Amino acid sequence: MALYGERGYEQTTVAQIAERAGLTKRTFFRYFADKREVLFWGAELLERQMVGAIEATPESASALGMIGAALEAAAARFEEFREFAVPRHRIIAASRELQERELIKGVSMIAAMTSALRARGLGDTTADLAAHLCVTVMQVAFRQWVDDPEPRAFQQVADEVLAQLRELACAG
Amino acid sequence: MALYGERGYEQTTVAQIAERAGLTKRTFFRYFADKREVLFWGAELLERQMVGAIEATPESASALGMIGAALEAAAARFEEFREFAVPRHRIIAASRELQERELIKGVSMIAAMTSALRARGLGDTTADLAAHLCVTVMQVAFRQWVDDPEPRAFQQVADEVLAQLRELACAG
DNA sequence: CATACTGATGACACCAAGTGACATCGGCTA
DNA sequence: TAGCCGATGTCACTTGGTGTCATCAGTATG
Repeated sequence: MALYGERGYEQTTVAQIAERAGLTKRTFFRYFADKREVLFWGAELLERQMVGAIEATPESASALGMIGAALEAAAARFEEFREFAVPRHRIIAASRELQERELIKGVSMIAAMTSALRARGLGDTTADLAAHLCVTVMQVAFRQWVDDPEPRAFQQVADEVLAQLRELACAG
Repeated sequence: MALYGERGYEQTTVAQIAERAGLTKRTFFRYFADKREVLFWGAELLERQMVGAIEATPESASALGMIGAALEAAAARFEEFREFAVPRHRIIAASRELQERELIKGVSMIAAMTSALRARGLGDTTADLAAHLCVTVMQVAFRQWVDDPEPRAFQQVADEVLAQLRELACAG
């Protein structure tokens, strides 16, 4: 991440990364499937925590309640790694290739949450939509959270975004 | 697309594509930024049509109304190219790399629609969310439409998905 | 008609991302 | 001590992608 920050993602070569780490290019590719993957280490963890939050929700919870629980889990993780998440986000935002990778991590999360939501009794389409909504709120809120000049709690931003989404969808 | 269909995306080399087209690898890369881009020719057109549909909407339209108009435009285009869209979708679904490219086209659409929606007076966050919602409905409906054993109108599928989304978001 | 210009293509060399195959080396166990 | 095993290095190779220059056809201009 240091190198990506210094020279930009596209300008840094895997050989340079390997060198700074005291390793070989070949070894790098044994740990990471490709050049981008370095920046997405903890991604499955976030996914698992959000899924876990859905599963841990009380029986009586509504679809929106489960989404809220998943967002709380995400908030906890983002706050925990705030100092790490912000520069990482800047690097990703500067490279189309990295954005692509981030997006596909998003669909992986959607798939995982969809299946968790179905297991909780939601219909196929409803589960899919709920998972999409959750990720949408997370992404929109995340961008606002990162760009916000004075720091706010992610949870609060996400709550506001979710409220606006409901207002939008329920109008008319 | 023929070659991608025959041997799969990863297995076909740009040299082979160029050869079948009677051209050179170099010439291929003068027309397409990279190997994936061949499959995403008309993408900006769909984007422009959806944006245009938003702009062409009556002054009195609600946010949901504008989303609906954009989805109608998408429906028209999908129906027009149904025979083309389905095998193309299968190819993309089989390759992670191609899915990544498709996803980033989606965020491009979101950005364009967001700005169109803001121009129509929506607030920043609301516009962003509405654009996200529109693309979500489009994607979910598209997958159902493609996978549906007996063919239905895309418009109908999209309407149902949108209705379910509203039901989901407005509950409680 | 000759010349010069231009846009599209080919030819070629080159870099960087990955991958496969094999060698090496260190620690651990029988 | 001998043998095994997992992690790493070495090297060669394929492929995506780019920069540079040559070529060539068509066209405008004198």
